[in-house]
Formats: sequence, C-alpha cells, structure tokens
Amino acid sequence: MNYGTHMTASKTASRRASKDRYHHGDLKMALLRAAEAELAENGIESFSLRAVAKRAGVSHGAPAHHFKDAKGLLTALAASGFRRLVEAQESRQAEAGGDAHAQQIAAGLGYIDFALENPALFRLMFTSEKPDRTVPDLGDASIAAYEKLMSGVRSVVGENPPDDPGAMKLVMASWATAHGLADLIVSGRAERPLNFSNLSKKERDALLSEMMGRQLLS
Amino acid sequence: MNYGTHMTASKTASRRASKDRYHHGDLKMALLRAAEAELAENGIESFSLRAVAKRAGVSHGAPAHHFKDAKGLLTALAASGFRRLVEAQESRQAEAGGDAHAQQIAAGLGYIDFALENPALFRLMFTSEKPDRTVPDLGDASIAAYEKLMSGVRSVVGENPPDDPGAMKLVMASWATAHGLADLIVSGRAERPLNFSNLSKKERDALLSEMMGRQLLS
DNA sequence: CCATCTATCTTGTCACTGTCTAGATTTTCC
DNA sequence: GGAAAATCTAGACAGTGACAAGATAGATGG
Repeated sequence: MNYGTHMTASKTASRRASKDRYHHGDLKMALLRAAEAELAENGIESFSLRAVAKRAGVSHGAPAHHFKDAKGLLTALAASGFRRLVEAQESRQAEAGGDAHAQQIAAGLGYIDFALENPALFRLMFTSEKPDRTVPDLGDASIAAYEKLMSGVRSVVGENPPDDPGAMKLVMASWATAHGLADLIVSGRAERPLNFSNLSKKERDALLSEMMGRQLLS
Repeated sequence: MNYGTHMTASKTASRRASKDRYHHGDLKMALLRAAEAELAENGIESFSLRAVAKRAGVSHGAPAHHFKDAKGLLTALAASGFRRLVEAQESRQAEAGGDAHAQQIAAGLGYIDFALENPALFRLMFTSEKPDRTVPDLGDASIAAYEKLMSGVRSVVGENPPDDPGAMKLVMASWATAHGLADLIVSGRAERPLNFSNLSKKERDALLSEMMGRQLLS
C-alpha cells in the first residue's frame, strides 16, 4: 500500500517500531508478543501465522525473516514460557517460609499459577508437538525448569536426585501431582470435584498445598 | 471414477462394506476407525478430515453425511475413548486384589495404560478443544468415567464424595496424580527422572503404584 | 557523499485444508 | 415400479503455511 508516505520521519530514529515505516524496527519481539496474544485469545488449535503477522501490522511473509516458519516462532515462544514458569515459581517461593518443605510446595503453587494465567502457553509448552524441542533455546529453558525441580527435592530429602532412586521417585511424584492439578484445573475439570473457580485464593492454596504435600511426606 | 463396474454383486447383500460400491455400507464406523488410525499415525495436530476420507476410500465430502463436520467426528471419537478408558481400568482391576485400596490403584494403572496405548486419543479427550463437550454422547461418557473415579474413592474412605469435602479432595488428588503421571509419561518427560521406557512392566507398576498410593494414605 | 551490499518486508503463487452446494447414484418405502 | 430419502461425488471458495521474486531500507566502505 502506501509506499510514498513513509519518509517524513528523521533518518536517525532507527528504532522507532512505528507502523508507518517499511522496516518495523523490532519485529521479532513484536511477533512474539502478537503470537502470545493470539494464543491467549484463540487457543493453540486455531493458531495462525498469518493472523500473527496481521496483528503485528506486517505482511504474511514477513515472519519468515525472523523465524524460519511457524514452528520456529512457537519454539521461541515455548522457551520464553519455560523461563517465565521458573519466575512464577520463584515469585511464590519468595513469599513462602524458608524450610525446604514449604519452598517445594510454593514451587508447585507457582507452577499452577503459571498454568492458570497462561493456559494456552502452558499447552504449547507441555502438550503440543509444534515446538522443536531439539533447539537449544527451548531445550535449555526446559532443562533449567527441570533442574529447579530437582534442586527443590534435594533440599527436602537431603539426597542428590540423579544419584538416589528414592529422590528420583519424589521428583516424578512431585512433578506429576503439580502438573496433573494444573492440567485438570486449566481444562475445567476441577470444577465438579472442588468447585475451583468459586474458591478464594486462600482456599485454593490450602487445598492444593495439602494435595501436593502428601507426596512430600517421608 | 469407475461408475459402471459396481453392480455385479447381488442386490440383497446390502451390508457389504466393500470398496467397489457407490454406497459404502458402514461408512460411519469406517470413518471412526480411519480417524483413529490417522490420529495414531500423525498425531492430533496434523489431523485432516480429507485424509480420513481418503483412508476410508471415500470422497472428501462423504463424511458430512455421517458427522456434521470434523468437530462432530472428533467428538464421537473422544466419546469412544472415554468408554474404552473405563474398560482399560476395569481390565486392570480384574487382575488386582479385592480391597478398595488395591482396586483404586489398579484403576490408576489402567488410566495410565490407556494413555500409553492411545497417546493421541488421550490428548484428544483431555487437552483438545476440538470435541464438543456439550454433546450428550461425549458428556455422558466422560461423566461415567468420572463417576467411576468417585465410586472408587467412596470404597476407600467410606464416605460419599459429593457430600464429604475430604472425599472430594481425595477424588481430585487421586485423579491429578494418575493424570499427571500419564501426561508426563506420554510426552516423554518420565525418561529423565525414571528412565521409564527401559523399565519392565513390573518395575513400572511398582513405581506408579507407590506414587499413586501416597495420595490414598489416610 | 554516494554506490553497493545485505537485511527486511511485500506480493504473488502453490498445495492443502474444512465447509458448502449441486448433482449423481443407490436404497427405502408405499 | 415409481417417488422420496439417504448416501456419495465433484467442484468451488476462503483460509492456511511455505516458497520465490522483487521492492525498499539500512549498513558498509570507497
């Protein structure tokens, strides 16, 4: 469209990210934000790369210069998700008690917080086959989250998980309970058993903590 | 294509399901089977209704006469999945001990069996938004599975889950642990902690039973 | 300061998808 | 046996991801 009306701005403002210029300025970030917004609004199953481009105000072929294809974009988005998952856990842990048991439960609550606040992203990260999990950016981010889990278990049992079979069982059990709760809550399946969406934050935390805590009892 | 070579067969053989006839005979079932095969081979995210029609040996418009659209086909398939999920649980329970505790753990093992044997169907049932969960066929089947879960918990604690808050917590905790284990195993995330795919069936059952059993301890 | 080179972005095209419609074929029912 | 209903085919349409060719902007170096 308007190819002739784009150079009234100063040449030196090279990072403006405005909409009336041929070069976007920071399209890569804009695409990631647009993709996440699309994901949140429409869910992962009707995700469309062209809709992401349109939302970012750019043609449908533009994303290819920043991400090889849709898989590449979703891979980067999933990696970002794993980094923010860890942050959500740390946020909960910062307000929790200092003993290892309380810290591990707080990590689980943060895991569930993240899933509830970013349901479509959570699905992308854990149950979609679109992200390429061999890309280091994503692999490293997901391993970092996994290592956080292991270090929490180590603090609880005093054993190093990779070496101790009992500790590894606890890693798996702790993860499975938090993950199962998150997945069932996100899909609305905690309504019937717990009337979840009508509970206060305090009630939710108490219930979830009790269920996750059972796995941590010696 | 060959419209002239289809009436050598007897008129009375109205249910032949053969490939050389204009009318299929039992296309509805054939489509369900083809859809499940496609799902198992290609996963849910690259599911294609046209590929299902082709696999069933029929034109791309044929499915519309048996299922309104792709959503309708996947809804019926998910319903079938929930019914077979219950069967998988019952199969495990038939080989297990008679006390309530062992029965409930066997139900969990059956749940995980089903997920491992039908990973894409499991995803369709629990984490896809394509099935229409307001259709009675699917709603009834999933509620039946849920009621089986509740009745198992009732046998364990001696309280009726809908009435007793403690029993409802146990329903949720028991489900979340089995579901979380199933989901993480299906997505390959039990390899690092448990080396899952290299375990014998006995070892798997022992590990999973121990983790699920922790939720059932009073 | 200007010409070239590279990165970025647009546009058009292709094969494939789900859905809709019109028409052909078969079965059912009276 | 003939009309009506059910079933299936084939063609069309808009939308999708990927690719290629060309336009434009920014960077580099004379």
